[in-house]
Amino acid sequence: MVTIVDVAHKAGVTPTTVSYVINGSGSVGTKTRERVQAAIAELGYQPNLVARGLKRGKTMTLAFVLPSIANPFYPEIADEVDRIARLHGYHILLCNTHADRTPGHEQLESLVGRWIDGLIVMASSVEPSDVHAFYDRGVPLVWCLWPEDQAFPDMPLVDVHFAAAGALAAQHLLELGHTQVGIIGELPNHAHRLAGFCDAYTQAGVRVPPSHIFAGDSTMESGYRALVEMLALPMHPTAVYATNDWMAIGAIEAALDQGLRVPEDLAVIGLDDIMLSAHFRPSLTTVAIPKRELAMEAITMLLNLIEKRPTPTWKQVEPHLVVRHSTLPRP
Amino acid sequence: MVTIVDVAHKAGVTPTTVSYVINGSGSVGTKTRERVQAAIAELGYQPNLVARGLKRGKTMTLAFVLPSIANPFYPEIADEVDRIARLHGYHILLCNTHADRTPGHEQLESLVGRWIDGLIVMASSVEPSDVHAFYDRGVPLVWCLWPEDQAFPDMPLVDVHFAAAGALAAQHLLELGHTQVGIIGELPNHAHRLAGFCDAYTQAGVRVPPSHIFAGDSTMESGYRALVEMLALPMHPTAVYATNDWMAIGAIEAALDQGLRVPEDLAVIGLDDIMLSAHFRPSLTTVAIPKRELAMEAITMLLNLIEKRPTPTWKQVEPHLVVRHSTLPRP
DNA sequence: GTGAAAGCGCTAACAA
DNA sequence: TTGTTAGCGCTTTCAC
Repeated sequence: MVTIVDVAHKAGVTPTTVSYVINGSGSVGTKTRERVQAAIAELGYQPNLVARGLKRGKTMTLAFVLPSIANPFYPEIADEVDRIARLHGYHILLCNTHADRTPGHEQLESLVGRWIDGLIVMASSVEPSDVHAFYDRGVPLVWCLWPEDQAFPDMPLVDVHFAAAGALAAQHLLELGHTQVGIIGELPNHAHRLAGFCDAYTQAGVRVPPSHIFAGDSTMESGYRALVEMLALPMHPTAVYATNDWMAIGAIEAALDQGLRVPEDLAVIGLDDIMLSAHFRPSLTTVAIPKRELAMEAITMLLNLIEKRPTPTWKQVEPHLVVRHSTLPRP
Repeated sequence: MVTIVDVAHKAGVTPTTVSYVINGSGSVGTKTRERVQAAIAELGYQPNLVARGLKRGKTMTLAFVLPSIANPFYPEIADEVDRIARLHGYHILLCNTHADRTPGHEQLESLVGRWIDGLIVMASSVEPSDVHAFYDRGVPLVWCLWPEDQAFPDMPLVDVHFAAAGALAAQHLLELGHTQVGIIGELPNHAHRLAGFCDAYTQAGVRVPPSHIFAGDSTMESGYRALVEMLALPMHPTAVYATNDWMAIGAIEAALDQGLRVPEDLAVIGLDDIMLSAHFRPSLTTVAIPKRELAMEAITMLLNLIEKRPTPTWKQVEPHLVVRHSTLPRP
C-alpha cells in the first residue's frame, strides 16, 4: 500500500507538499510539482479516501434508499442517479429496505456512522420519521416521489406531477371521443392520478359516474378483475383508464379473454410506462413517468444541497403521453 | 456529532473501555459495561465507521461492478447480493460502467482509494486486465458470469452451466417430438448454449444441419429477422431454440406476423427467463438462469474469501426449465 | 514556496 | 479490569 509519505520520500519533499499538489491547494513551485507528479505516477499512488474522509468529514458517498432494486420501477432511476453522482466524484451506496420498515430504520442507523454526504430516499421505502434522524443531524437529503394521499413533508422533495398525468390520459381519451369511460384506480395511493383525470373530464363537460370507478391494488390481477366487473355494467365503457400499467395490462387481458377486441372495441390507457408496455400485444398507450428526469432533478438538488448552492427544494417533473396501440377513436 | 470520547466522559471511563464494550473485546466489569451502554443509548452514539475503517484497514464496503443497473438482467442479482451482504454487515457500492470500458478503468481506479473490502464483477462490464489492479493488491474479488467464448480467468468465478441450459432446451423439444429444429444464436458469445443444445440432439441421434442455425445479436429484432429467413427454408422447422429470450420473442412475433400459430404450428423456446417472457402472449417456455442463486453463490464466495474461510473458487449454478405456452408437441 | 505539527475518531498493544 | 499511548493516512493552519 503506497501512502503519501512514500510519494513524499521519493520526490524529496514532505507530505504537505504532496497534498498541495494532489489538491491544487497551497502554492507549489513548477519544478517541485513535476517531481511530485512523477513520483505519484511512478508509484501508482492513489490517495486513501478513508483517511481523507476522516480528516475532511466528507466521504464522497451518497446513499440511495429504495424498497428493492429488483422492483423494475427503480433501476433506471438508480442508473441515472449513479451516472450523475459519479460525474461529480460521488459513489452510490445501495440501500434496499425490502419494504420492511423496521429494518429500514436500522439500515438508516447503520448509515449514520458512515458519514454519508447525502441521501436520496424513495418515498415508500422508510418511515419519514426515521429519516428525520438524518435531517436533524443536518445530512442533506432529498425525497423522491411522495405518496399521493399524504401531505408533503417538510423536506426537499422531487415529485411527479401526477394530476397532470391523469389529465393527459383524460385529454387523449376525450380527443378520441370517449365519453363513456371506466377507471381502475388504487385509492387512496393514486389520488392525484385519479383527480387529474376526473377534473379534465369534468372540465370537458363529461361527468364520470362513481359507479364507473373500480378499485385495484396496482397488480395485473386486480386490473383483470376490475375489468370483468366493469363489463357487467349496463352500459359499459368504450375506454378504460388504469392508474398504472400493470392494471391496464390486466384489463386488456380480461377484455381479450371476454372476446372484446382491444383497441377496436375497448380502448385502454395506463400510467407509468413500464418496459412490458412497449412489448405487450397490443402495446399499451400510457402516460410516462419521466424516470431519468426525476432522477436527474433529485441528484441535482442533492448535490446543490451538499455543496451549499442555492436551490429550490421542491420540484415536480412533467409526465408525457406515449401513444401506442391500445387506444383508438370511439367506434 | 457524538464521539467515543463523549461517551467515555459521560460514563466516567476512557475511550478504550467504551471501545471494548462496543466491540465485545477486552473484558469489562458488568457495572462498567452497563454504565457505558447507558451512556451510548442516552447520547445516541453511533461509532464512526470511517475512523474505524482507517484504523482497521477494513471498510465493510463491497463494490458491485456491472454494465448498467438499468439493464433488467442485473437488478435481481444486485438485490440478492445486497441482501446477503447486509446480513453480514457490509454495504454495496454500485458501480455502473455503462459498458464503456475505458471509463470502466477509471471507475475502478476511483475505487482503489476507497479501501473496498471486496468486489463482485459482472463479466461484461470491464476489461479483465483492469481488474488486476485489485487482484494484485490482494483485494478479494469474484467474477460473476464469463463470456462463453473465452478461456476462464485465473480468478474466482461463479458461472452458469450454459451447456446444461442448452441441453435442457434440447431435451424439452426432443420430448415433444421435434426433430426438425431451427436455432437462433448469438455467436460466439453463446457458444456453450449452442453446443449444449446440439450435443443433446446429436446424442438423441438427430443431427441439426448447419443451415438451420441462424445468427442473431440477442435483440428482438434479430430474432424476428432470423425467423423470417428460417421460414424460407425448403423444409422449415417445427420448433425453434433461441439462445436468449429476446430473440425468442422476436421469433414469435415474426411467426405470428407470417400467419403461423405459436405453439400449434411452431414451438419456440428461449433461454434466460426475463420478466417479459411470463407476460408475453403466448408466454414463453424458456430455460431460466437462476439469478438469485448466482448472486448467492457469488457473494458467499466473496465473503469466504474476505474472511479467509476455505472456499471453492469456481462454481457453476444449474439452470432449469420453465414450461409455459410457447411449446407443444410436434403436430 | 515549503515544512512542522496537530488532529479527524477509533482501536489495540502494552502497562498498571 | 481499566488506562496510557501510539498510530491508521491524510489535510491544513501556522511558521519560516
